[in-house]
Amino acid sequence: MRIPIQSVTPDIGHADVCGWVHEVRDLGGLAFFLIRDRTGILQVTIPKKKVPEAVLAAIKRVSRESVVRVTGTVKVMEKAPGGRELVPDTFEIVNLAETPLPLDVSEKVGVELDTRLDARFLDVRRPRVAAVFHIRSAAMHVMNDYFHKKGFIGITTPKIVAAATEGGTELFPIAYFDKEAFLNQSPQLYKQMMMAAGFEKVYEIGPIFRAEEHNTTKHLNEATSIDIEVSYADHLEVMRILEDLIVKTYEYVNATCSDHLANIECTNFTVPKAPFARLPYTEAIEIAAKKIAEPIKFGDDISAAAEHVIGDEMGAHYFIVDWPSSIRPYYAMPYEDDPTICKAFDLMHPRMELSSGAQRVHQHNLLVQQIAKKGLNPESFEFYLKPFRYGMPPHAGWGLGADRLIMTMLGLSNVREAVLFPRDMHRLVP
RNA sequence: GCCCAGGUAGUGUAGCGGCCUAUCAUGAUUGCCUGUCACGCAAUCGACUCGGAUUCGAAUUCCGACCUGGGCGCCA
Repeated sequence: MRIPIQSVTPDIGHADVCGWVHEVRDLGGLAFFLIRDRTGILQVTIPKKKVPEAVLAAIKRVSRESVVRVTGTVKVMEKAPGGRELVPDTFEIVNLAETPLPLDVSEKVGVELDTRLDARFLDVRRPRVAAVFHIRSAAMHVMNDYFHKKGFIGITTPKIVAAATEGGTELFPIAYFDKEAFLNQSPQLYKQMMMAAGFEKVYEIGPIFRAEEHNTTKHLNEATSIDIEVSYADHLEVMRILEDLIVKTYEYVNATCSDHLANIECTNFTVPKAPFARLPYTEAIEIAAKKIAEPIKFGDDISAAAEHVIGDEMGAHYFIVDWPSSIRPYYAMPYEDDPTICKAFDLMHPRMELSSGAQRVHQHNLLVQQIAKKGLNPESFEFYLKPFRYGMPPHAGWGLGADRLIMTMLGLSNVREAVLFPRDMHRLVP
């Protein structure tokens, strides 16, 4: 029976392991093979005079990163990693790897991100890279779990949609039989429809697509979005849910992924403290004005430079609240007493935006007005507007970028590091 | 889309008009080596993105293409 390398302890006597040949050190009469699986690395020690002929034949033929199956006696050995080593009875080459390798899995020489992504399957064999995705999996798990515990209903909504009804971002057009269609930029309209459907609390974790020609370390053309929508909630309530979710996710990763965190040498992993600061937009632009040459006027978007100086000043997760209505989407609810600002918010990490959300407009007439005010045509929104005519509860929600959450959590310098097979302007393969 | 920086063995790099028959590391191949842990030692192999121009001479300068990294913009 094959066992994981982690389970090979000095006391088990005999072991049967499968894995990759990580490194070879052949000293002549004695050879050391490091065998790696996803749980760890085991030293296989081969005293050449004492092992079967078949073992010698196999180790002569095997190459690095070949898949092998090794059985033998486990010996206590202080000098070996993990305090134990395996002396083989059998050494089977399950699948020989070609040489040379497209990149060095044992990390003796550096490798550029582009080369890594071209051979991502090999890149992810590196323990420190695999660790990112173990942590991502743990984070996704705890968020799903959180939503279920809080009574959210998980939904999936179409990624193929008919029209660019939301405006704003560019969409990817696709051929859909004899019709024009697009890849969806966000589940926004669909999760709102589920408020009209009476689900009250919904969440979706899924892909979103944006056809923007951006070329940065924090943008992708395909991203994973974590979205919620809650009936009878206002923006303040969904902000509390969001900060609670972030804190609980960090706590879970901290509690369950210490080995993986150590592996990626994540030195500044700290669980954020709730409540996060609520910084009104007008104060945010005042902070920016003190530090950057070109001040932001009310109604301007917050530039990347401003985002950085405000992030430095805040030093931790924070919300920017009370945005000008003019720069938020039509479905953001304006304040009753001052409709120039609205009940919209962004959740910021000091490095970048992670999430944006709002209390939504639930009144049909107001929504039609807001759509028209944005220069859009309400007639093309009929499928979206219809639910608002038959008893739409008030509601609020947000969308959170999963890739950026992992990137900022682990201090990764490029969002592509947090995604197995990133899609950007230049990369469609693998 | 705009701007900047780049493209040299499988990988990561040095060289920036003649010293290049191109550096170093890693790797691959072969040999030696019984406690390595980036094992050591020796030999061998392996590269200037493509096209054009300037020049006696181009990896090096210029032009174009392609590709890459980064910043900005865009990102309801």
